[in-house]
Amino acid sequence: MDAATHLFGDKGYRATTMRDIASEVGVLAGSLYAHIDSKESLLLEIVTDAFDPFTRLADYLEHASEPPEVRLRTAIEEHVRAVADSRERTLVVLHQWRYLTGAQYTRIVAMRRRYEDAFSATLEEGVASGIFGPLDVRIATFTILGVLNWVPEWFSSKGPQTVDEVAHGLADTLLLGLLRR
Amino acid sequence: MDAATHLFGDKGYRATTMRDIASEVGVLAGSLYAHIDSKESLLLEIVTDAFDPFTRLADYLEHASEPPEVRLRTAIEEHVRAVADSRERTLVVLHQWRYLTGAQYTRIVAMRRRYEDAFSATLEEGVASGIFGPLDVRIATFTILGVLNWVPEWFSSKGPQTVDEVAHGLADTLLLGLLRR
DNA sequence: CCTACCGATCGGTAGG
DNA sequence: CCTACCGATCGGTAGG
Repeated sequence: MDAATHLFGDKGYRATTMRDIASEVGVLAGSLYAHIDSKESLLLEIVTDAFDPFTRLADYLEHASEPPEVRLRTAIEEHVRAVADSRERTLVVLHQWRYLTGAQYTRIVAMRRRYEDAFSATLEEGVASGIFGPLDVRIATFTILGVLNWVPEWFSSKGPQTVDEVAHGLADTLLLGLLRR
Repeated sequence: MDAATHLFGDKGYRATTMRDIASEVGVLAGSLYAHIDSKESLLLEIVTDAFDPFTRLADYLEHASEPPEVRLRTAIEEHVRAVADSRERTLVVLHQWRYLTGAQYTRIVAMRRRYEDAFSATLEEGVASGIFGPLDVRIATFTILGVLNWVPEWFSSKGPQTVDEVAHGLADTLLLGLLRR
């Protein structure tokens, strides 16, 4: 699982062969099939597991009692922490889920959609209460998701900023904007 | 080129076969090699062409005489228009360039880096002049790029908003923030 | 542009 | 977990 996560995230699902995975584990390709059913089932397991922290964040956005701006800031920061926890796992869940087929594909699409909707609902609430500026909720949702989904492409635990600095910095930039207040 | 752009953007470079491309063009796979040297040379040509509008935007950010907040807003809006002009071309340049090898890979990495640096330099200038709030330039740069690089994943010309509405909406959200001013 | 094909490599399996 | 292998498919080529 770890070897596959690393390779799928780094090279992509289609560019990773079972022989690549086996070589990283230290066995031959055929031996892997004593533990898994197929290459696709391996991808499914990784994507499903990797989605877990984000599903819990959607729950939080939908059910927590804090005001919308607090829930939004918390979710943004927690999302960053989840990415930092495993960059490669997040890269797989972001880009490789397309290679799932049939019902598994449909299920992941629904999970992604639900995550988006949790942000939209929170924004909607904050616009209604007047804490968020007049804004197009659809566009604002994709603004937030764009920022969050780009994090695994550039964040490194060896980078100049700590996870918390990045989490706060991104939340601040999104909530306050680039122009001076 | 068009068929390959569509397929590379949609399914990914590694999941697209020369037979897929040939079938969309209406010939057999072998016939393509009268026009191209290799699958990778096809990817290189698409990625290089697709980078062109963004290289011109980097030039603009670096050399235009307008104040930084105007250059930033213009670049954001023009970037959105370039994406809208061809979603699939942008998807290829965003995700498939990794499958280039050797000097071609290195060249694309440099072009991406230069685009990032143009935004960073503009932000730096605006922070120095006081028009942008106190912010971490590195984090703010990735905030902007994250928003822009997510656009091809969700924008559709058949969506509820026009290109201009999206371009203005994203620029507003980034510059002014989500919280009411 | 097609016919006919190539060597390599793929995901996966049978049997031990 | 390895040996030994499979059918399918890949990018690409020679010759017409």
